Amino acid sequence: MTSGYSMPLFRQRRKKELRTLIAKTASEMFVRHGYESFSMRILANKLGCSHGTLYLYFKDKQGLFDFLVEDSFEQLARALEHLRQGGCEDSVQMLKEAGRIYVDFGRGNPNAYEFAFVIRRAGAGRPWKPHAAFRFLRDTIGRCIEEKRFCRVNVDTATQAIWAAVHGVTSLLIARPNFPWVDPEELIGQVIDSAVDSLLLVEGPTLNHSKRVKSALKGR
Amino acid sequence: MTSGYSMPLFRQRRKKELRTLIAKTASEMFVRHGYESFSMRILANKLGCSHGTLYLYFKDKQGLFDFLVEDSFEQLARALEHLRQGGCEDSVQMLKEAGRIYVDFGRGNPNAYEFAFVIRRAGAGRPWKPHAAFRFLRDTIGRCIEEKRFCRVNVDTATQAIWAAVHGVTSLLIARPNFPWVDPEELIGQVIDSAVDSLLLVEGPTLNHSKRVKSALKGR
Amino acid sequence: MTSGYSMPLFRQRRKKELRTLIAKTASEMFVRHGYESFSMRILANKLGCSHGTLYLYFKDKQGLFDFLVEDSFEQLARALEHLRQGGCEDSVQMLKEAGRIYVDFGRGNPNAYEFAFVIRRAGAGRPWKPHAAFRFLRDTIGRCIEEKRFCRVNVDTATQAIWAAVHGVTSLLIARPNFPWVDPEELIGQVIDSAVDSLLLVEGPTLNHSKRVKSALKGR
Amino acid sequence: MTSGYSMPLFRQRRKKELRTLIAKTASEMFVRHGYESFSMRILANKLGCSHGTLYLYFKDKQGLFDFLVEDSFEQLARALEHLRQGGCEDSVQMLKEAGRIYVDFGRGNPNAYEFAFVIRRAGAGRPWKPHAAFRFLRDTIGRCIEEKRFCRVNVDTATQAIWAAVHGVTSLLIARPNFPWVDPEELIGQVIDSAVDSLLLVEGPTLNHSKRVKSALKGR
DNA sequence: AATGAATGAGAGTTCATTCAT
DNA sequence: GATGAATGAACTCTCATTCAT
Repeated sequence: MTSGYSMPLFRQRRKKELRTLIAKTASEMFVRHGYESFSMRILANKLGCSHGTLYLYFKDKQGLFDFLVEDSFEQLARALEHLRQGGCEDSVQMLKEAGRIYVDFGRGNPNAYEFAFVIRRAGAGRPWKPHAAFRFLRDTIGRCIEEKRFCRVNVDTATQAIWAAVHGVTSLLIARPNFPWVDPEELIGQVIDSAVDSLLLVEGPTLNHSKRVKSALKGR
Repeated sequence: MTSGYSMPLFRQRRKKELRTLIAKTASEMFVRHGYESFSMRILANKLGCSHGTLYLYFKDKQGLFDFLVEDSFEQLARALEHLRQGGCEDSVQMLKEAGRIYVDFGRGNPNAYEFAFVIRRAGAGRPWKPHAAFRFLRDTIGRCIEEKRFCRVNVDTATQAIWAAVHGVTSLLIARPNFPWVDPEELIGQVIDSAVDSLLLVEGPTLNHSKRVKSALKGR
Repeated sequence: MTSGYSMPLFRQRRKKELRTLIAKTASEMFVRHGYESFSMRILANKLGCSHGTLYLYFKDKQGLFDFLVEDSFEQLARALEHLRQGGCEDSVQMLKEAGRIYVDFGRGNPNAYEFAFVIRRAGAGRPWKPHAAFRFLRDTIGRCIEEKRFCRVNVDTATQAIWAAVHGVTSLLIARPNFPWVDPEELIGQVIDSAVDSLLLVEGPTLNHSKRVKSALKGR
Repeated sequence: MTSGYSMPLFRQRRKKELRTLIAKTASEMFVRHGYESFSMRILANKLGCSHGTLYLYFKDKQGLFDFLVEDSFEQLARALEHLRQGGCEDSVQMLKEAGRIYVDFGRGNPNAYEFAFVIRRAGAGRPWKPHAAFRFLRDTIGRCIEEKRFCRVNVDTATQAIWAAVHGVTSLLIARPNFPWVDPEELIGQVIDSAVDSLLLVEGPTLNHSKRVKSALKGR
């Protein structure tokens, strides 16, 4: 081995790196096989370390899983934070772009996405903790209502409905890449426009489909 | 059997009944715990019979599961067929009701639903099953377009967009049952209405949310 | 079914036939899979009857097996009885011909042969009951000794040694038909001649190899 | 392992010892009960460890068995090699001793022996393993012929005939341990002597039965 | 920090056998 | 005579986790 002696600092870095490596590998396996079929032994095997070692980095299987879910949400939140700071002034347009970012995030990080929204845990699961990404969406919709852009609709209903629609197209594109989809961009635009425009007050649909934006996430 | 005799009728009924009972109980457990965590032994325990007995009725765990999936899809197909023959004259309304039935199906058969639409499988997986449901959806949308109820939109784009939205609410309700959802019925209505109404020609949204219908599935 | 009603007598015949059918099929399966891997269920399945039915014809698995062993010995004994009544006068020659018949029996009835001499039962097995075939061999060798054709050798040692050699060629030809054997007839002749001739008194080998006889068994 | 470290030496020894202990105990059980009736649980019980533990040392039951077979054949090869290098100058005597070693091997490793020579396998089975032993036999017989010790006989016929005889006594002793055998050593001597001596040129049988040799296999 | 031996629970499955019908 | 439903023991194997080293 090239490492030789290691100073405490270096060790810490190694530790963090190893933790990250474990998480990344575990993530792929969880997504591929589901929670139950995921095996600590096999993970350790794939990593080339003892399965005992994993317990130095994560409390147990459940703890590892929980971390991954949490981490996924944070990734998404960071992506949306970019948007918020991008200073888009039209709140409806911002909402649509948030939808785009959401979909892009999912397609670009299918594992994280599935962790956050798709994978079902056997037990009842832990109670829902509203996450940054979700709060962002809700806030934006709230603004649309306040600004009288949307018809009077319950903000939670609207939020969840838009989320559901956007989630639908995201997850299907991830899960069934071989389906004979129409052009995905067009499809995504259609789903977002439908979900958002149907809430608009009076003036009817904003005819222009939401423009494609070069998402900041892509580089991930 | 070489005898040519068939089992006494009452025997057949007994056997069928037991099979049904097993299937029903198993279905609940599959839904609650997921495929992997489902246990033949526990099922037998719950049924009050030996676990060996289960293998008299179903080849194995996978066979039991397969039967349930098969059965579920038949129910979905039947429910949609029922709708088609129900003589609902308004094709838009029919579309919305089909969406309802679809969501109900997914929520009532989450495992089957996940198998069909959610799970990313490593291998090729079994062939794309729910042709019937999907074709029904496309046909109905086609009618809406023909009847000039919908704006001129590509039928495939519309189909996939509506499917995506409906799938989104279905899968989220399944995967995140602990999320603090607003009233699911209202949410479902909102999603369907948004997806469908946004395609309507001229007159704007049909303001009345799609009414809850006593779905044929419910009686299951 | 063509059978319609059946008179008692016919029934009895049916019973015997069925018993024979079961035995024959079981024989093949025992030989192919070994005692432990043989399954009453699978046998019943192959026969197209219930596994419960088998217990009407044989006490249990062990009983079925025992019957087959017994039956195999009887078949062999019957074949040798032919020889004894054939009235061959030279006892050494008779011994060699008995060897031939033995090998022919094994090759012509590999299942019965394996039952009798090859298949190992898990437990200690039942104590050996000297069978007709074996007694015949011993008697013939005894005659050879009495007639001073053989050197003074323990009759049991001689019997078992000859038996072992003849069994060796028989079982190998059965078990490894694809081995690049020299001409089997020649090989068999060599083995028998070696085993027998080496016991001969003084005059050296009887140079003529034992002639091939068209065994009565072949037609079985 | 990525560490590049190897287990402490004493660890390796412990592990190897335990593996050996498991193998030895398993071997006895395989011999006594046969492959099918052998039980991992019972083995663990007998060893005083959890049955899960066994899987740390051997992949599974089949793997454990395979190891034993492999190991057995290596022993046979080693024993024959030992004989070859032992500088036994009389090739006929060497042939007889090889026969002894072969029989001892079979009796000491009945499962391996049966797998190699007895079991009729449905599928192709594993490739013909004991080349070494068979080649040794053929070579030695070849030498006997070259040295004019044997009468002019086809080397393959002689090889196969001797092999058949030796196999016969081996397999019978294995398969029918409860038969009222004469002293097995005497029997084995008789079979080998008959098979070999009958090929000798001119001078007649080498009257002395092949002496028992303390076989290298015995120490196992 | 890292190992890997050990555990023991628990899974799915097959089996021979019994027995009411 | 025949069935086939039911049992319960036994099997192999995998798993998450602990802990001495």
